[in-house]
Amino acid sequence: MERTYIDLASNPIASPTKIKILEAAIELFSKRGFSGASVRDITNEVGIKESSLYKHFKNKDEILETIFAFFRKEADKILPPMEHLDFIAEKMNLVEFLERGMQNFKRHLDDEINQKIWRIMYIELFRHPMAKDIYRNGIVKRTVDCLEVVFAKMIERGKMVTRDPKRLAIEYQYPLYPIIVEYNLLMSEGKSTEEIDAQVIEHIRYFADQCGVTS
Amino acid sequence: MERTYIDLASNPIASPTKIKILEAAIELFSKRGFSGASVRDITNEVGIKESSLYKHFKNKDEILETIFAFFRKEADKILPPMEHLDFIAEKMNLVEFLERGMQNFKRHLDDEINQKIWRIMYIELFRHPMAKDIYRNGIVKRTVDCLEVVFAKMIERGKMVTRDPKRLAIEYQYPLYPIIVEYNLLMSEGKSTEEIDAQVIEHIRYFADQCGVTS
DNA sequence: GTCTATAGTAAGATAGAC
DNA sequence: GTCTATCTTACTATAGAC
Repeated sequence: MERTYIDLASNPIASPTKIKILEAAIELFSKRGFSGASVRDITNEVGIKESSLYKHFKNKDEILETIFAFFRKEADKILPPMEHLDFIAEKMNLVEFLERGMQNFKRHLDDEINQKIWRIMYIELFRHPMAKDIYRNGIVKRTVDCLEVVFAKMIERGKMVTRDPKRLAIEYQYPLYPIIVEYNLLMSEGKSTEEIDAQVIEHIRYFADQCGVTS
Repeated sequence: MERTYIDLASNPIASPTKIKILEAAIELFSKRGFSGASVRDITNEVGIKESSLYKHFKNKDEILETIFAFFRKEADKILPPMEHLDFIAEKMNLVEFLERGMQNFKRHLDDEINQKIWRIMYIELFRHPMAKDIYRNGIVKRTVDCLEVVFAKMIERGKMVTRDPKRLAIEYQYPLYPIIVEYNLLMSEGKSTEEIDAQVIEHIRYFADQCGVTS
């Protein structure tokens, strides 16, 4: 998996050591939280001395911020660009659209690094402004907005029931959040997530049915 | 607000100092997480020396465990006892039942201490076995089970649409979780939560409507 | 059950040689 | 950009007097 981390000025990170530090930090923060994992733990994992870390990051906080900056970019990739929504509403039916969206999201969440950062997000949600902002605006709000636009266009085209598209967007999307939490919990325990896939399929079917679409 | 904390052997805690320690810990853990708040921070808040704390708790971990033990008991109070469900399904209609349930839950969540412990729960969810267990079994599973039973009985009585009651229970309950997260976020920021109440009302109305009940 | 005192470890971070 | 060495502070926890 080739990945492009970025620094706080949005420039790609080339240094292999800096990347190793980031990935060790992601691993440790996701298991013990930011304050539960020390700079010493991180550098031990990487195989450098503590003092060397400070050539790459000005302090411990900057590591976390860099992780969140990367994750914001990753979260952006989950949804299709706004310019495509017209095309999507034109060419796809409701169930195709929802299933495609889930596939996209699963691809995002099957990445081990993203998964770990999700866990860091939960841990830091109430404390760190970037975690809060990414969750609220980068994920929840953006997704609702995207769904709302597509649903509105589909309603126009008679592809689904006539109802407030924003309400539909919320009712479709919100149930997925506790499912994602459970998915992350199962993954962190190394357990099977088959049950989750079934849940998602049932939810899509239920929703489509409510919308006058028989899949 | 009179509250009964319990120790790890389930005995009520009488010592005022021990209670002060718990409440200071709840405050600090909810803001900084378990590993982000030190024993020193807690005792400073209480007004005792660090060494005195160890007369009340054998170590720092035991404080967190005691908090979770209390919360498990609090979570039990959110739902009506299983023996009442027959009566409920008999006497109430769907919307009454859901609204009553939300009032109950709001009463739980309007308690400042419970709110803070919810935040601790999120922070420790991936790390602490008790947090995991309370979330999964004490909250999510228990609520789904309760809803499923009541929905099944209401379907029997023709009070709502004939559908898999478990699916209905999930579709009703799951959307509430991200709403609870947002409620907790807003409260922790000292912001207004009116928007949340409106969300919940709209969700209940939407759900009832899907179930062939016009409220 | 509180205190003072202290042990022993671990934390984040810097100086300066190479 | 890595190292050794070090600083300073903070951490959990215990011993023992009152």
